[in-house]
Amino acid sequence: MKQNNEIVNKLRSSGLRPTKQRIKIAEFLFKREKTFHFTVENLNKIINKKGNLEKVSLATIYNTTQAFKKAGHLKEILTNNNTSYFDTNVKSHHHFYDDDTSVLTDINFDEIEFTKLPQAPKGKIIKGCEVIISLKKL
Amino acid sequence: MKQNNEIVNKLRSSGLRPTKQRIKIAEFLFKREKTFHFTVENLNKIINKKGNLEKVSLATIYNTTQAFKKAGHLKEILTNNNTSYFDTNVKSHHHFYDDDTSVLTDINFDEIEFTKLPQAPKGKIIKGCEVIISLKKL
DNA sequence: TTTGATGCAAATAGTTTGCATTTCT
DNA sequence: AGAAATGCAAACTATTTGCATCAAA
Repeated sequence: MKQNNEIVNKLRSSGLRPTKQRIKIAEFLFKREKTFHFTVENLNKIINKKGNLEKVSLATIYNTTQAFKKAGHLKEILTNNNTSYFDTNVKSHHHFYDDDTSVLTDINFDEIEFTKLPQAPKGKIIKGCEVIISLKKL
Repeated sequence: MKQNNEIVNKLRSSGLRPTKQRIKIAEFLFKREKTFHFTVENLNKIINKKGNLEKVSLATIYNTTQAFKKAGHLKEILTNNNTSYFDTNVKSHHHFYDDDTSVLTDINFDEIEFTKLPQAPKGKIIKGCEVIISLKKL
């Protein structure tokens, strides 16, 4: 296990053993300034790109995204195609979804403001509130 | 083809041939007061329930929901599981999504109000704007 | 009679699972 | 050593497709 303290600590502090594969994926996902949207297939292609020694199996990529999601390091995005999209920006925010290209874009939290929201049904509390603005070409 | 004028006209006026199967599905979906949320699997089970003569093939149920969606008679709902949900309420409205049970509930359009929304990126127009409020148990 | 819709089965896409092996602690 | 993670392939679920048959215009 390579000693990449920032990443290793992030994993450890969320109860995830810092394995070679998780470190590799976490480095790719979290060492960036801009937020990143991806599907498992995207991530797999990038992590296992041609000429890359040390491949990571697809099952592990699925396991890892799920583990990162549960640990709160990734957010799953709602769409209407049957593929899971993830977002490295876990802060509360919203999205544009381009119906023509299936591309997601962030909308900053403060670019949308509500003046009225309904109450949660009894026995439930509101966990999150997400706006998706779907786009089509002009 | 049975002469059910209301349904037949609805199909015809949206360019859909009123076939036996489409009429059967449309009657089930659209002759109701309350809005209805479903997956293709749900719909298939109901349309082809045991003891039902005149089964409709699953492929046709897929084709028909797609056709109804394109014709604007159904709306596809955003979720984070890999199954398409449809809604017979095509008016602009929002949803509660219960993370524990995967159950969707309508939120009336006027129960949510925005004071601020972003502009569409250039070359695009806003097609829709949907709010999903996710719930968890208290 | 021609165009579009249906039905079946096979194909595909995304995801999950079982289990033997390997790695971390 | 013991617990957890990995990798592979097989299984599974949702959806799509090809194509022959059939129904609507």
